[in-house]
Amino acid sequence: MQVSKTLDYAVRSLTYMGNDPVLKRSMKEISEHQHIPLSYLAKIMRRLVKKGIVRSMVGPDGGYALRRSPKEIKLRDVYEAIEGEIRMVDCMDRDNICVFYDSCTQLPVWDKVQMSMIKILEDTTLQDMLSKSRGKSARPN
Amino acid sequence: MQVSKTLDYAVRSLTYMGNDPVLKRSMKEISEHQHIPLSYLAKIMRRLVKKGIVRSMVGPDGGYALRRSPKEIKLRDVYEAIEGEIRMVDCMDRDNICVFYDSCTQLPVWDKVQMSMIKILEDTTLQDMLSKSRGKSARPN
DNA sequence: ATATTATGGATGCATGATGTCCACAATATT
DNA sequence: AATATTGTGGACATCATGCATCCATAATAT
Ligand code: SF4
Ligand code: SF4
Repeated sequence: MQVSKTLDYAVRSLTYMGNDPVLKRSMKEISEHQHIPLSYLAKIMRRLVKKGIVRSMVGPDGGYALRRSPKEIKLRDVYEAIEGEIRMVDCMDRDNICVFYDSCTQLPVWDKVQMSMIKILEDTTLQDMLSKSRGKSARPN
Repeated sequence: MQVSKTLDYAVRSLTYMGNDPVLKRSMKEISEHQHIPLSYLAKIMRRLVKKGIVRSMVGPDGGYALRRSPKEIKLRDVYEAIEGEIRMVDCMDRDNICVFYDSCTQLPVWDKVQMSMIKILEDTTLQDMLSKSRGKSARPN
């Protein structure tokens, strides 16, 4: 129940790019500025490209750029590009069919948590995470 | 970002016990009825005992029983007994101090998610997860 | 032609979740 | 007192996966 390092990397990279959406940034640049292992960043960028969140140019002076404006990039998109579909429990897919599924009493609760999380990620855009607009909520209990 | 199998086991065990709070149930019983590996269940029960959620009696006809009424057992308690403190990202504890912490723009979002999750787990009691009262929410998108 | 940059795939590594074993302590029953 | 039952504590085994590295190749600007 934690944000993976990989997702953290992805968001970091995107906010970095989002701060100057017009610029093109190379992996090397992103890697250095955001302290992300270069060769691992490559993997991450690949997923963002595949999901149409960024576009890539290969060759000298190549690099990455946002494909849409920060305002149109939902955090949910990023999450799903990295982690796949948001799913709090995996009792429904593939061969993971639990015997208790039909009468399960905790599933509704996790669904509730999941929906609440989806709503937040759906309502949060990259724009909301750029350097300018900061600090709405404080650390909770 | 998923509910661990261990937590699932814990909740299952507790709801099983909660359905007849007056009864005492042995590990063997719980293990068989809830399809949980016996020796692993032992580990799980230990954490629940330590956190004062259940009490244990050793010896013949021994077993476990809820220490409080189902209505007084919050899902949050269970979660924390198993997983430790709820923490969406671990950039603040120990040596995990991220260089970007002070100017981090995504932290507020995860905080928001975390608070929302805490609220739900705090408001949900074991009582809410017993066989009788079921099915409030359906599977989301 | 050359240098640069991204791509794709294979592979390695470390950590943590999950699961097992066993010797021992507690206690109810006889 | 002897015995059977049940939980306890610790060590250990196994497995999956997140994280990371390497390298050969393709694309392309100069
Ligand atoms: S018990 Fe409920 S939540 Fe857990 S795996 Fe089975 S169906 Fe899913
Ligand atoms: S970037 Fe922000 S969220 Fe990610 S580790 Fe650093 S402080 Fe935490």
